[in-house]
Amino acid sequence: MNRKLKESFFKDVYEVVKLVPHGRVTSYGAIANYLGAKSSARMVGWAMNSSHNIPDVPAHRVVNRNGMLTGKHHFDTPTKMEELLTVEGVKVSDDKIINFKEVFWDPSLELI
DNA sequence: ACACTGACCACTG
DNA sequence: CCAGTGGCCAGTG
Repeated sequence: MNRKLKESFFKDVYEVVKLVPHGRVTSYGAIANYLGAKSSARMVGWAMNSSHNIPDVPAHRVVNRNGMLTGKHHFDTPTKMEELLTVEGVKVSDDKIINFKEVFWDPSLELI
């Protein structure tokens, strides 16, 4: 993959994540689906893994399709993701979101 | 160049 | 319903 294409893909992922409303969450697959065939859920996860330096990217609002906080270990502290979600009104228990379907935000449906 | 891994997902039996 | 499997694409040893 060319560096420019890679940067473009990263940028797209970050843009979508930034658009996730406060108190709502989305999934890797939803982002991949929204960005199109050139992306895949794994690539979205990989992009998020490289989002350490990127400011204003609420990575805690991105979970897997079951609402599980699979990425929590990649935060500063393992509890950070859970705390951030809880503060925003998202119910988290045992590393998964309770009211997932209520707070789920699909970019391909919510964006034009 | 090869094999394995990964913040994933959908299909199959 | 659960486990296994394949696809996805890039990074790493």
